[in-house]
Amino acid sequence: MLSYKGKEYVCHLDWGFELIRGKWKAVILCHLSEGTKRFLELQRITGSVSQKVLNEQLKQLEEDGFISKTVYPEVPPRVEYNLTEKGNEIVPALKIIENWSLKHFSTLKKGSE
Amino acid sequence: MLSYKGKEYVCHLDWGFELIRGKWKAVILCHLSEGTKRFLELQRITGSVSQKVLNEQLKQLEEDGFISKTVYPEVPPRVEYNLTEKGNEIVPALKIIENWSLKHFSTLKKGSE
DNA sequence: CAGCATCCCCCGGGATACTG
DNA sequence: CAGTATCCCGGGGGATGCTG
Repeated sequence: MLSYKGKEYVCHLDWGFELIRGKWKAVILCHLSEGTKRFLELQRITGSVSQKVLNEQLKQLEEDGFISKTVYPEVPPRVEYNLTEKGNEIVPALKIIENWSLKHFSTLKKGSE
Repeated sequence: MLSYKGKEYVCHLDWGFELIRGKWKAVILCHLSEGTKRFLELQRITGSVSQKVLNEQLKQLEEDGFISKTVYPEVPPRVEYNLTEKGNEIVPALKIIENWSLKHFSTLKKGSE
């Protein structure tokens, strides 16, 4: 049994998975693995999620050490997001899921109609 | 843009990740990768989740082709769950996350206190 | 032992509007 | 352009009790 930020987890997988379970986190991480992205770019990628939601997801990813944030003191403001080393280490898992999806989407889609 | 079961997804990863985003799905899949498990065993593993919740997760995993269910017409009843081939293909991703967690838990835990 | 049926609560996620 | 502050809703997730 593990505890983290006041919550309990039955095993390490339970805990680690929780960190990236947010609706947009996997997608964000995956796209950041291709390089730096600005806030607005991420918003486009996620299909126009509201700023509030996107910021929540980004803040949590930052807190949990997956990404880093750079603020440039310019006008208009510019903010860039990058994967950290820790964040980068989890990308392979997402790539596997992505490939799995590419492979099985059409089959599952048909079966569900 | 993909659609599945009446919902929209921005990319394949978004869709595939959604299938395993349930609170207990990753843990279930991971443990099934070690072999057949009965309902009660899974319940123990997940730290006594209610039957309702566990059943929901299992039913969804079954619908989405990750696991198969075998009911033995005995008394008392016996039900066994197994990974399917599709399910097995996604396990490596979970193992990566698990290893990531093992590696980084203590560090992150400290940073959060 | 497995799995329904109920009832319920919380909060993740979303929509909108306002600032620097 | 990025990031607050509100308000709000749905449903995922949980607790409990009854059956074959």
